Amino acid sequence: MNRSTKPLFQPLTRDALSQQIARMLTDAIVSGQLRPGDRVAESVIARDLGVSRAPVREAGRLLESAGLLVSHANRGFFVRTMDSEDLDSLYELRLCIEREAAARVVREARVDGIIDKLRHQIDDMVESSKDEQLIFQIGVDLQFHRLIVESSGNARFLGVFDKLASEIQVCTALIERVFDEPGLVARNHYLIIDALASGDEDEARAAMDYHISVARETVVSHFRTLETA
Amino acid sequence: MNRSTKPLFQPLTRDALSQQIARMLTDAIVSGQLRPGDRVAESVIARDLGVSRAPVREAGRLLESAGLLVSHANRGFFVRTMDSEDLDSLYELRLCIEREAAARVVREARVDGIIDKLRHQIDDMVESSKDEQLIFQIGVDLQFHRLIVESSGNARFLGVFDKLASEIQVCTALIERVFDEPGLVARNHYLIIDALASGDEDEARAAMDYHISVARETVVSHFRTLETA
DNA sequence: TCAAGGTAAATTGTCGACAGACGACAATCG
DNA sequence: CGATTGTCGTCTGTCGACAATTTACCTTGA
Repeated sequence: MNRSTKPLFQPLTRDALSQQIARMLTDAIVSGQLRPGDRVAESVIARDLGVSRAPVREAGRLLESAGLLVSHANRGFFVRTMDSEDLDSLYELRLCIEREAAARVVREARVDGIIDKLRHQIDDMVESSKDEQLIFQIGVDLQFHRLIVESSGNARFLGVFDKLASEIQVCTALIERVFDEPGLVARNHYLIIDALASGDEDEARAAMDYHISVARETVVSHFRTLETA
Repeated sequence: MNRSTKPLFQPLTRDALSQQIARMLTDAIVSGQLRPGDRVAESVIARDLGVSRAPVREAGRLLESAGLLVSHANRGFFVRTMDSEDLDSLYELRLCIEREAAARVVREARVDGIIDKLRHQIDDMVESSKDEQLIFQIGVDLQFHRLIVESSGNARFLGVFDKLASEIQVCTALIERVFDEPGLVARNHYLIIDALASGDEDEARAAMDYHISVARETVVSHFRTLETA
């Protein structure tokens, strides 16, 4: 059987339904069709999609644990709202995770395999910076960071990161303009790559720390002005 | 109306069922009645409890996102298994969180309110160290740490901590003996309190770092010997 | 004896239905 | 006119039932 060497077919997973619905809802939230605070009634969704409420309900619980929805007893799901304080604590957590992840990548000598990939990501980033769609830019940016966290080898870091990343994407759905000159953020990422390549654990930590602290400052203060308005 | 000044009744929450079941399952897992790898069939649980499968299913999903159960498509829930590597990554994450939490407690000047509470916790700890039940000792220990994380003021830190704490409790259900001389761990916690009271951010960080690193080393190595056996 | 295949039992995924809870609006009373 | 109470529609929490899938057991054949 050649199947043992390379799987010809993916095992077609027939669980789906609830996961399909979860993906669909996620897209709707991230794309802004569903805005923070909006009600997500399982009966309504079920009617629209032509399925029963059970899988919708499960999808809701899934997105609740992902932090995209919140549920009130006997009142159902609502798209999660965030204020600048939430966002700040989010970035503080992200800081902890990614700082150590970067250090771990260096410490465990996992650098060699990923430097090239990271450079590719930046190319994508520069490319997408010409795009109007902010959501794509954020996506590519998060992809870059995710690769580092994934390469750290700590599965739990990745789990937390993914959860934070989805929440960050939701926030960006609320922001219309790009913060910086196109391509600037992309170029800044080279500093991280250099730090990783240096082989110095502390340097990697410091680079990541700086990078995310700047982002934190930018995003949170921007969000705060949105609130007062 | 006197009601406006002081509420006469607590709002009685009638949500329950699925949450009740979740608590029940959690207890069963933490107490060791359900062991890692065991199957948790929703139909069986539902029959035993005399309820339909729906709330059991939800409880399962709840505990899945809490990290106590895992689910395979069309095969249901199983109590999560952990190897020493999982445990190590868990403690590494815990290290990141609590280190910063301790620093934050100092930085935000939240020390005053909690020092006394922390001392009380230690009294409880010394008390429980006479107890045979390891699970109680771990519980009180986690309570101490939780208080610090909670006082940090970063809600997300607390969220991650609670998730980790429940997983740690599951692991301890597999360990029979106490690591150290009774009361030693309790006394070690005074070092953390002193560091917090010192008002020096870095000192708090270092104390917490040391404390958890020791625990990490102890628990992981102990778990590793269990595996090879 | 053991591997392969087939059938039956058990379990999950999904559905439609019903009772209770909640929110909004109309009705009532001061 | 304002506040409280009653009513109604909608939605959630829960249930029992059915179809699809997995698991366990048993048969069969070499």
